Amino acid sequence: MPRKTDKRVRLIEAAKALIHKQGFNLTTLADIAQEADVPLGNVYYYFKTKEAIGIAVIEKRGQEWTERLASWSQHADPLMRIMALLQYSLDELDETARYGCPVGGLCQELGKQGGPLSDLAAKLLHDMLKWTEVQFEKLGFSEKASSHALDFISSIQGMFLLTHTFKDPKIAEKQAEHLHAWLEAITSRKAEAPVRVVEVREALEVVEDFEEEEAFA
Amino acid sequence: MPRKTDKRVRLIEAAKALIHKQGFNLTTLADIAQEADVPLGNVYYYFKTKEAIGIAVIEKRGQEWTERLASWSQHADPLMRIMALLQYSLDELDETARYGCPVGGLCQELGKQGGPLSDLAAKLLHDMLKWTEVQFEKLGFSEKASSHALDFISSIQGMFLLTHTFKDPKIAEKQAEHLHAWLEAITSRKAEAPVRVVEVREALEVVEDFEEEEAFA
DNA sequence: GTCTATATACAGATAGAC
DNA sequence: GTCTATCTGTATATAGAC
Repeated sequence: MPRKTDKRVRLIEAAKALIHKQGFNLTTLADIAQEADVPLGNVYYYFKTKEAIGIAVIEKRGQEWTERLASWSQHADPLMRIMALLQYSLDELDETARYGCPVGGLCQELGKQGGPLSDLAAKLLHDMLKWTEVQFEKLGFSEKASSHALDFISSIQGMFLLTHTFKDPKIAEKQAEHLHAWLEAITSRKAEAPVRVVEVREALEVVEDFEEEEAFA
Repeated sequence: MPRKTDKRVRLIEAAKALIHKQGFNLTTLADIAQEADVPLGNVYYYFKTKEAIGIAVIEKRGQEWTERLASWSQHADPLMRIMALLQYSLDELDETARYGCPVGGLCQELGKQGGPLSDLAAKLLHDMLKWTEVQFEKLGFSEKASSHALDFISSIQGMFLLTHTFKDPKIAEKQAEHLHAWLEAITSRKAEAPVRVVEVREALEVVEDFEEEEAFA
């Protein structure tokens, strides 16, 4: 049963998909209206400007990522949470090979332009980065947590760029394996390093608080 | 003394800079004409279409990279060659923080659109990747050469994306340090691995042939 | 080879009937 | 709330004088 805001939702979904496929600047309001099966003129009842649609799309992606991250935060082991993010990056590989990372694409295209769209896109990556950093902290890394998070997110983005450029899903699979091995290496190396295994256990317990704070709303 | 092709060169340089700053789709022919100080109508004497300018710009970048790679190939030590590429990625960091990697940006934006522009942009990254692969081979890596090259180029691209997204040159500096350490680690680890140091010497000699083939034209 | 004026197309955005 | 018709600006591209 179509509610009052049904068309608004359809427009956002259509815009989200088209912007991923074509980029923001190349996607026209006519494209979006057609894809959402809404007359062009009616679009302006829901969004004053094209930029307003862009904002809504990025915020929608932000909301989806918040939910995703909260969902993965339910894993007891922070390493499994990070692995879940890595695993997720391999879902729908054919689409990412064709059109690139939806988030990375927005950051790249809109980052040049400045304005609210640029800032909102950056926030998407920022939230991912911070979440990953928290997981590394819970794994017992203190000073190195932010560094590892940067390595991880940066590697995933590089992986997506090459996968997209060469239209080759195998590149992502290969790089994901490397990242997987890297994660295992730095976490098992921990046992031999100054950090105690006991501290890892403590970190895993702290996890409970985190989940209550940030799990599904 | 301005030659016949002077305006053509100016147009390509103007387009190259503007496309880096604004992206291809957002850059208008009027922008390019103004920046090159050429009347708009006159642009079409040198380029039939906007796409033709795009092709010329990407080919120009390709040519510059060919020269750069050939120049670095003059280092006797393949590791130094790769380090030179890494070092280069830190030149003009303020610009890359503002506008991202010129090559990565083209691959991202044009990769979605298909056509000759997409293919030419991909070739830029492809050439870098292959050159890097050759250097790793000369370092004595055989099966792992392509894997290491992928890791390296992918990491640099990820580094650029985050640097650009967060407008923070320090991110590139930090990631470049990691990459530097990684390069040192995998190459010094070689001494203990099955690969012989003798083989490295042999590899270094093969270098001579390579230089003759691919040095400055 | 050069440049002004303009054609053509289509984008974002609005007016106003229903 | 919905939709048709349209305005306005601007981008690519062309015509044709010089």
